[in-house]
Amino acid sequence: MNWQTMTGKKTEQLPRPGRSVTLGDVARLAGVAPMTVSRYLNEPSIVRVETGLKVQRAIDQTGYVHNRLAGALASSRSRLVAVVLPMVTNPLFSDTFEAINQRLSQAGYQVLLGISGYQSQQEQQLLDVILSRRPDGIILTGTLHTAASRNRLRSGAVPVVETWDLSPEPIDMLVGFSHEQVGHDCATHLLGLGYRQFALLAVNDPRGLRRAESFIQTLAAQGIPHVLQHVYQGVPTLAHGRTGLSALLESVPATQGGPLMIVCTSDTIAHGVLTEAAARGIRVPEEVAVLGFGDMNFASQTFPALSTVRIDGSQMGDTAARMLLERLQGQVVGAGVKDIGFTLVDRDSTAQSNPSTKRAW
Amino acid sequence: MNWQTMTGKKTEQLPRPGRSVTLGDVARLAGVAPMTVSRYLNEPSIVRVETGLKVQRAIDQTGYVHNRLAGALASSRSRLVAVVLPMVTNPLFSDTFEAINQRLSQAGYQVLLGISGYQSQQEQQLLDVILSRRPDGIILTGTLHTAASRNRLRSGAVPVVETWDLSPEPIDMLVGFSHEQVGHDCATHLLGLGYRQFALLAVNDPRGLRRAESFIQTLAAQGIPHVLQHVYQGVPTLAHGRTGLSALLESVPATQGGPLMIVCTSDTIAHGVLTEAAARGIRVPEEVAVLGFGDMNFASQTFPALSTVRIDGSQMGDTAARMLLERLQGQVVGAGVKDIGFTLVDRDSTAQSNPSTKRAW
DNA sequence: ATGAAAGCGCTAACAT
DNA sequence: ATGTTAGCGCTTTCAT
Repeated sequence: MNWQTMTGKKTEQLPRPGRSVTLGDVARLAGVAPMTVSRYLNEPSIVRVETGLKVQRAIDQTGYVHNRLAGALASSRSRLVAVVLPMVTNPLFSDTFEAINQRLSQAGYQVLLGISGYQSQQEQQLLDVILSRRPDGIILTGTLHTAASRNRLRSGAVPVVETWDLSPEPIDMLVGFSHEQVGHDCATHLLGLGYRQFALLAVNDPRGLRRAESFIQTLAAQGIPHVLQHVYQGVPTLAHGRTGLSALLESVPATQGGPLMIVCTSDTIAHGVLTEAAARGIRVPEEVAVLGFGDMNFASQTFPALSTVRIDGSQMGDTAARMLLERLQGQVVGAGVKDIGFTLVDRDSTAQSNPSTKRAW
Repeated sequence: MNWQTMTGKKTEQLPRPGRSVTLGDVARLAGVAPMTVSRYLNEPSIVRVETGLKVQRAIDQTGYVHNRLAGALASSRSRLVAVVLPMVTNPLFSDTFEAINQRLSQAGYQVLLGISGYQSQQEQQLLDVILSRRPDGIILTGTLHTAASRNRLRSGAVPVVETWDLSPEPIDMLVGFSHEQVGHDCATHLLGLGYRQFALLAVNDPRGLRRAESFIQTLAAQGIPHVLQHVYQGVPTLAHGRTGLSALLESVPATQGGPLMIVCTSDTIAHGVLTEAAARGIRVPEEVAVLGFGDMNFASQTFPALSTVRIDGSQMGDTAARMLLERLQGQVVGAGVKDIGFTLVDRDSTAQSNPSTKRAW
C-alpha cells in the first residue's frame, strides 16, 4: 500500500524510506516517546503545549496520518458505528440517516453502512460482516427480521439502537413510533372527516403493511368491512401511485357513495395518485381524496397540497445517535425507549372538517 | 466490550471466560494452529475439507466472530472502501451509491461513508478521518474541492475513483460525463425545437452551475444574450421549482415572444415548476416549457411527462466499483477514464419538433 | 507531564 | 496441507 512514503518533495527526511510513516517515526523526529505522540493525537490537552508543537511539527514534516486500525485494535474502541438501512433509495430514511451521520461524525465516530434489503435472506451474513469490524455501536433503521439475528445482538456486547418502530421486545435501545397507532388514528380521523369509502395503496415494506392492517381493522370495527387494496413490490415510486389510482378506478364504480379516500403507505405513492388524478381531470379532494405518509419535504408542495402523517425523521435520527453516544460515554447504562410519536397533517388532498380552517393534529 | 463471552448457554466451554473469543481459542478447540483457522476463514478452499469441518465446529461452539480490525492491521488490507457523497438527501446520487454498494459488498468490501457537504470547509478533516481508516480505495461522488485535498490523494497510496464528472486532471481513475457538453447540447437542442426565450433554475451545486454556464454561453453564441436565472441554496426541492416559476412569471411579461423555456439543474426543481404551472393553470408546454436533469425515476411519471437529460447513475456506480475492484485485484494498473455520456429525453414538457413522434436523443 | 514494556488479534513469510 | 515465528502500529498500564 506504500502509505505516505513521502511528503511532497521531502523524501529524504524520512527515517525509513519505503515504509509508511508511523507514530514511532513521528516520535523519533520530535524527540519524544511514541506514547506522547499518541496522547497528543487523542487528547492534546494532556500534553504540554510546547511538546505538542514539536509533535505537530514532526507530523507536518512527515505527512503522518493516524492509523486508527491499529489504535482500535490496541484500545478495543473502533470509533465506528454501523448503520443499517433497508434501502438507500427510499427517501423516507434520508433525514434520519443524515441526522445520525451528522451527530456521530461530530462526536468523532464514523459510519459503516449496511444495507439489509427488505428480504431477510443475507441478514446473518450482513451481521457477521458488521460485527467483524467491531463497531462501538449499531443503529438499525428499521429492524432486523430474523429472530436469530436479533438474539445475536441481544448478548449485550454492542449497544444497539433500533429506529422507526416501537417493538414490544427491543434488542436494546429504541426510538420510534407505533405503526399500529398510525393506522388506527388515520382511520378514526378520516371517518371523522366523513369518508366512508376507502382504498389502500402500499408497497411491501413490513412496517407499512402493519399500518395498513391496523387501519383496516379499525375501519372494520367501525362498520366498514371493505377496503380495496393494492400492494406493490419494491421502493415506493410515483408510478405505483399512478398505476394504483388507475387500477382502483377500474374496480370502483365511479364516485358512488361519496368520494374515494385513498390511503397510501408513502408520500411518494400519494404524490403519484395526485399526478394520475390531474392527468385524468379527476378533482381532489372532491372525487378522490388522498392521504400520504411521512410528510417528506415535497408533501406541502404538491398540488393540491398533500395531507399526510408527519414523522420527524431528523429528530428520530438525532435522538438515536444521542442515546448511543450517551451509552458509549457511560452516562446511561439502562435501556432507553423513546416514542417520538407522529402528527396527522390535514392539507388540501382531504376534505376539511371546517372548510375555513386548516388544522394540524 | 466483552465480546461474545458466551454462546447461549455454553459458557463453560470457553477456554478463557471473561475474555472475548479469539482465533487462537478456536484453533485450540479445533486442535489446529491459529494460521489454519485464519486460512479457513479467508480461503476455505486451501484447507482440507475435514480440517475445515473441525474448525467450523469450533467456531459454532464458541460463537467466534472474525476480527477484521486485527486482520487489517496484520495484512495491510482493510477491505474497506470509503465512499464520499456530497449529501445523503440528494436523490440524484442514490442510484450510483446503490450500485457501488452492491458491487463492493458482493466483492467482500465494506463501505465507509463520508459526507462532504457542498462547502469545502471541513474537507481536509474529512479526508484525514477517512485515510486514518486505511481504506483500500476511495470513491468520490462528485469531486473534492480544494486543491490541497486533491494533491493529498494524488500520492498514489490509495486508489481513487472520481464519479459524476469529467475532470481534465483526474486524481486517479474517473467515470463520469461532461457537464459542459450537457449545457451545450441542451441549448442546441432547445434552439432546434424553436425556443427563443429561456430561463434557468439552479441550486448552487458546482456541477449544476457549470452546466448552466455552458448552456448560457452556447445560447449567447447563437444570439440569445438574455437568460433569466435564479440560483437557490441547498438540496434541490419541489419548493425551489414552485418559487422559481412564480419569480420568473413576475419578471417575464407573460408569453410575449413565444413560450418560456425553463431549464432546471435537477428533475426535482423541474417537477416543482410543473406543479406550480398546474396550480396556476398555466399550460405546459404551450405557455411554459420545462427541462429537467437526471431522469430520476419519477421524471417519466410527472404530468405532463418531464423532458430531461438522462444520466445512468447505476451504470456509473457499477463502473466505478468495477474499476476500483480491478485495480485492487491487480488486473489493471494504469489510470482509467470513462465517459458514460448522457441522453436528451424529449417527453411532454417540451414541444415536439415532430408532434407525431417522440424521440430519445 | 512523559516514558518503557507488553500486548491487542490477526496474517505474512517461511518452514515442514 | 499445516505449523512456527515474527511482527502490523498503536494504546494500556505502570513507572518516573
